Amino acid sequence: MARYTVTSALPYANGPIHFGHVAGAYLPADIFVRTLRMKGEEVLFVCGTDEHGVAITLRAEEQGLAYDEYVARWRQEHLETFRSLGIEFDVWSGTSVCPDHTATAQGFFTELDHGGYLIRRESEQLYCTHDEKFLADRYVMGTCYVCGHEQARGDECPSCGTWIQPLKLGSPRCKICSNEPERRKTTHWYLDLPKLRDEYIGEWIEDHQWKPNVSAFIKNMLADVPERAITRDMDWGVPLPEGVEGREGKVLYVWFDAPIGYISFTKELMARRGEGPDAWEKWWKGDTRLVHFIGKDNIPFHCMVFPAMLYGTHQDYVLPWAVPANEFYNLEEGKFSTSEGRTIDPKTFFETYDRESVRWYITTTLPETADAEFSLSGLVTTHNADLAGNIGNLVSRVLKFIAKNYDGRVPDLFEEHRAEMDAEILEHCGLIADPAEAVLAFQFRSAARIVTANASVANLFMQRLEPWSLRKTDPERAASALNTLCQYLGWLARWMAPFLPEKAGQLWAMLGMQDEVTGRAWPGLPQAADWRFLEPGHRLGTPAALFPRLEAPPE
RNA sequence: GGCGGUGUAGCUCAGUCGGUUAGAGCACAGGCUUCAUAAGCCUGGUGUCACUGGUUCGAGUCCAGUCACCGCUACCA
Repeated sequence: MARYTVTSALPYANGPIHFGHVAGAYLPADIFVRTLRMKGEEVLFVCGTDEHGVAITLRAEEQGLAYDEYVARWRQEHLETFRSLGIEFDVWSGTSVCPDHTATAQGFFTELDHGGYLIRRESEQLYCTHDEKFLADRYVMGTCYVCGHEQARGDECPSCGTWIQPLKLGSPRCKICSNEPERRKTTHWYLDLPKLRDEYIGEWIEDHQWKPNVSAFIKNMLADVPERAITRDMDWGVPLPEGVEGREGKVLYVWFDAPIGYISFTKELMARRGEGPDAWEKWWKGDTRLVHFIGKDNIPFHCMVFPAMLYGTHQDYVLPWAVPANEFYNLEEGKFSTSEGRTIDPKTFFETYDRESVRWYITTTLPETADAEFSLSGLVTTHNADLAGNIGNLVSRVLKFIAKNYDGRVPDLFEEHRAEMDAEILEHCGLIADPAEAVLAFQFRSAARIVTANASVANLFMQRLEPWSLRKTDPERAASALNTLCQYLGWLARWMAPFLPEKAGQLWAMLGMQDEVTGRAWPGLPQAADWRFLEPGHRLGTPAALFPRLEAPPE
């Protein structure tokens, strides 16, 4: 038994979730968690929205909404998207509403400060007297000092690609009101990442086993670690702790407070469960395995910055045990992009396509080692090949045959056939593997292939035994063969459960089982000695097409 | 500009420590079967492993360079 705290990257409450996000951080995490649960491990699955930051305030203002209303809308919409995919977190919260978040985030600030990891520094920034705020780079426009382009943004010139320092822009303007901003001095706190690296985190990163795609990325990063500002001049966010000099008008920078949400959401859940004020600690301290599911854009934060924060508090937090970062998932030759409208809206999408098919297709194409691609035609062919042709048809051919000829009851197993039937299906019809082993190694594509390969074993068994012929020539052998197939379908349903929870449940019910398949223990590999669990004569459910075939998509 | 990734069969992709005739699924073709969802089973691959050069007994794999595509890039001077 081990204990796992599993997190999925907090989605930013500023736009819809698309399949790229789902493939990167949410679906694999859900499969991982479901597998661990069936294996009897203690698991907590944490997620919620990241709700602070200037991008949110500006979008909210554009739409004439209060900040809290605006983020609440996305918080709800994201949750519905996840539900529509069968992705189920233990806790779903948001950084602006979680009752424990402010204190937890402020605690990090205070503890890091006590540890000597914060640097206080004064700098000059552009301040808009009209809007009464300091302007983020992206909200300053002006003339590029390199090429003279007049519409240069405060972070980058769209004409020549130069990185812009906003203080150097010619005739700067505020993007909101077009007035000219003035220079003002302001004080910010910086996280001393070089110190944290040299003290411990650098060594920890070097020694840690990372996925290959993660490893390449962070090794280079270590050489040139910056001090990072962790505060900003604005009012939407976590205020600095009481008693900090110069805290007025400043909040924690959104990247700093967001990952702390994993911890504050844990606290919120434990409080809701009434488990006492320290119950959250077992998920963040001691021998818990912390697993962060993220897209590759989040690697620096989750492999270096957040671990450095956890360490720097000296509160005995565990550091990540694994960060199975995925690459990017593209939609038919172009990035999933909200701004360009290249997006599939899950709400309408699921009116046409079954969510389980989508889960399956995404799993079989996850960007585990390299960027990967989602296509409608791929979804349809994968559905028809793996789910309809292989698994669904297997269930159908076995259960309909039994419904028609055996009164819908598990046929008898004749003892003289037992050893032969066991050997035939468990050894001679192909290799049976345990998909959980691949899941625990974060190889989800491979795990899905194992499930279909295991189903193929039963298709081959049926082909070789030909119960439709045996029924006339040797009815007892036919019964034994079909009994064997029923047992095997029971294993298949459990193997399917983490990937296809709903369909696995339907198959489970077709086998006449009354309980939830997801509540069953993980089956592992069937052993001839004791793998048969259905009694002869057991009443089966009503067979139906688990995965109806799909027509090819238009064009 | 910096950093990272990708380039392998018609398509989507595997390929661990460099090691025999480079693999899988899909698609396609032929055959078998008829319980089943036009499903199942069997058989079928002469790929410049992007290009050039190098290291090596041996390179898809390691090194250098070139080309193409993609991603990230901090309010840090």
